[in-house]
Order: sequence, then structure tokens, then C-alpha cells
Amino acid sequence: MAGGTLPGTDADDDAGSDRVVFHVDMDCFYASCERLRRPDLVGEPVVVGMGYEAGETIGAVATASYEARAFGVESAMPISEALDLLPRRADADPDDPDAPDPVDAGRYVPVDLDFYKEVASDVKAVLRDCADVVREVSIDEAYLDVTDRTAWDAAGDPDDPPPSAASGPAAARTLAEGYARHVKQRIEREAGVPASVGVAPNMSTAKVASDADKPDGLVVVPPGEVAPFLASLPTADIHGVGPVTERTLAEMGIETAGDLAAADPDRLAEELGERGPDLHRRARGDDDRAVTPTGLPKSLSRESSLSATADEETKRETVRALAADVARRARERGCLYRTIGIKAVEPPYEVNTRARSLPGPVDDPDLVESVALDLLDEFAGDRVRKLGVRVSKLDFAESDQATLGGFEPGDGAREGRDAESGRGAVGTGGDGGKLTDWIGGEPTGAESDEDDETAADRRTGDGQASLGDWS
DNA sequence: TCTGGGGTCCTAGGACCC
DNA sequence: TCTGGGGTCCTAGGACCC
Repeated sequence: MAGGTLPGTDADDDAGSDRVVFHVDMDCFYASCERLRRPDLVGEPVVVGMGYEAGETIGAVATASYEARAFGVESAMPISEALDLLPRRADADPDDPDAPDPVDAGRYVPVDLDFYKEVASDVKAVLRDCADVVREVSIDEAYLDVTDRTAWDAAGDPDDPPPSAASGPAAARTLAEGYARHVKQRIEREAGVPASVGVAPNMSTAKVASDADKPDGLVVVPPGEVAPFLASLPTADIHGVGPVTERTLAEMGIETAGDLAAADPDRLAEELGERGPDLHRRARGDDDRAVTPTGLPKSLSRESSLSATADEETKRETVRALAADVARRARERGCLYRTIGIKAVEPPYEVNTRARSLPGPVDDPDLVESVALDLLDEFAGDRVRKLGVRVSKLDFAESDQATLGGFEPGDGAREGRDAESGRGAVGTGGDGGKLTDWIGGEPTGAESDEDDETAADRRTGDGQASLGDWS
């Protein structure tokens, strides 16, 4: 592939349209954060999990270090199972009854999201400094469009010796590779945690590339090499192919991305609907989506697992707590919501969702609770193993204090910001119609004409209280 | 995989309106 | 009244992602 990275030789693409996209993916991010403040965990198998504290059996692994993965620990695995897989003590006989439990040995760590967010903000600071456009996908993952900062040109500068050249098909070194290495090193230096980086002319290929050599990976796929790079990978490596789709494809005789790229798009559409042609394009490395900054959230939710129970008071109490939490978070972010919903998971794993839309957007914790409880009534008598509450149809426009903690770029002081913005309801004076008028959705006791001044009331204008029929 | 928690997007059917 | 067809909104479920 001589000259494969030279400019102007991209035979299969419109010349000049090649972008340079990075996908930055932090390696076992939560575990790396823990190691940052607990150096004794470096090199050790570390399991970060949630829900295990209470001695419950419902906890699951959030992140496992690569050392732990070597013992078979996987993400989403029950904590108890994961701990059974870990050696009871490094260098010790696993059967030694006196050896400390992994929990005591500190190899099990409960999640501390606040701390991880602090580290993540250090990472983001580097990313924003290194790219014009950053799309933060999650706490540990982002896309960067660095087309204007670097290029696919061959690196002419032999100054920077490549002790460990990037893996991947790019034999020839490019400026883009050097820049990616620079970003990677800055993250490591300034945030203290390792990252893997994928470099490609588009998002979907960059995503696959960052995954191809974890941890601490750097994989560069120049424009002319996209198709061959993808061709041999299993379909499951394509972003958007999960277990179900993988099986469907296998039944069609499609095992690799190369098979998928060569498949008949019409047939894919028959089997997979709209996603068929989409995946077909991705498998071919054909993805012209622009890297755009992350938008505002579409929904907010909270859920929690219970040991399966049919006890009404337990269920209602759980829903009340979840509702309060969701409403609080919505208020902190200064957003109104127009739909309130619940999720009830019945054993073995039957997911039910119910939702009710309101005539207009509100910020009203009491209403979240009453609607959620009302929706829960449908499951009276049923055993549930998990309950959730969600608000959606979010509306940020109405809120003046739209400086939402965590979503606005450039707000240096993130800490404690949230609590501060959590001042009451949106909107101002004017008590209009009673919101309680249309709380009629409640089964009985719709009495209370009380003082219930809610956000919807205070909102001026379209906070119309004459709503008909969402019962 | 006896499956945690927080999200996104897509689809399909029904209600309702013109 | 037997009959369109289009558009939009809503709900529920499913697949997927990290």
C-alpha cells in the first residue's frame, strides 16, 4: 500500500473532502479513575460496581480493569459472580481460607460518579483544546473533528521517532497519527488516565478503530484503507449491531463486515428495516455524518432494582423516591417536561412501560409523583424486580437559567453548580388556572383544590390549565 | 448470561383531524 | 353516510449503546 496516505491519491473518495475524525475512548475509565487516587490498585484486578453495598445480590459490574477481565470478569456481570472469579489475594493460594476477600483487599470499589466526572472534565478540557468540534458521547467517550488541525498527509518530519508505531493498516505515518498521539499523551499527562484513540475519515470507522487495539490503543485508518480495514471484522464490531442483529445477519450468511458490505441492500432492508441500509453503509465505511456537539438530553430517568416483590407499599415508596429524584434533577437542569412515565420489570425479565403526556410542559415534583403512582396502579398485585420513573418531552427553552450544570461548555466551576441552579420552579408570578383541575387523571381523591401552586401555574402564557382528557 | 442504570432511536398501531 | 387519504401525536415495545 505504498503511498496510501499521500494526499490526492484517494482514489475512492472525492478529493479534498476527507475529514480527520478521532474517536477517543477511555480505557476502563472508572477503574482508571480509582487508580488515580489509589495507586495501590495499579496493576491489580479492579472491579467497580454498584448496588452491592447493601449486601444485595442485585449489584452489577460497571467497569472491570483489564487485569480483572483476564479472570473472566465482564461488564454487567453480577458483583458476587465477579468477586468469585478474582483471586482472593494476589500471589496467594486461591483456596487459602485466610486470604482476604477481594472486597477487603480493596479490589472491589463502589462507583463514585462525582469523582469520575471531575476526572472526565480534565479529559474534556484537553479534547476541547485539541479540536474545533467535540461530541461527547458519554462520560468516557468522544468524537473529535480535527480536520482543520491536522491532515492525512504523510508525516515528513522524522524528528518524532515512532518507537511504537500505531497498529492498524497504515504502514505509512501520517500527520494525523502524530496528532492523535499528541492528544493521547496530553490526556494521560493532564488527566492521568489512559485512552485509546481511533483515527479515520469518518465517525463510524473511527469508533471501530478505537476499539481495535484496546487498551492504550492507537489505530489509524487512512481514507483509502477503510474498506479493507473493516472487511475482516465480525459484524458485531460494527456500531449498531447487537446480539439480535448479529444473529439475524448470521442467518443470512453474513458473518463479517465484508459480507455485510457486499450484501444486497434491499435484502437487508427486508430483514432489518431502515437500519439495514444504514448498517450496510457503515460496514463499507461510508458515513458522512458531521461531528456535531452533544445536544441537550431528550429524557431523564431513574430506576432501581428490588428483590422481586409484590408488596404495594414497597413499590409505591420506591416510585415516590425515584419520582422525587427525577424531578429534582430536571429542576437542577432547568428543564420542563411534558411526559411522565414509569417502567415496571416483572420476573423473569418482562419490561413494561407506561407513560402519560400532559397538555403542557411543567416542573412539578408532586405531579411526577402522583402520575407515576397512578401509572403504577396498573401493576397492583404484580411482582416486580425493577421500577423506574422517567420524564421526557423535555423543554429547556422556557428556563432562563439555562446554564445547566454539566452541559454548558466553558463553565469552569462545575462543582456545586447544580445545587445552585436548583431554585424552584421556572417562570414567575401570575397564578393562573389550577393545575389540580386536570390532576383528574388520578383514580380517586381528586379533591385537593388546595393552594397547590405549581410551576405550570406560574408559567405564563400557554400554561393553559384547561386540559381535557389525558386520564 | 437469571441480567444494573442511564440514555438514544426506530417502529407500529391507534386516535384524531382535515 | 361507507369511505377516502394524509398528517400528526401518542403510547408501548424493542434494539442498542456505554
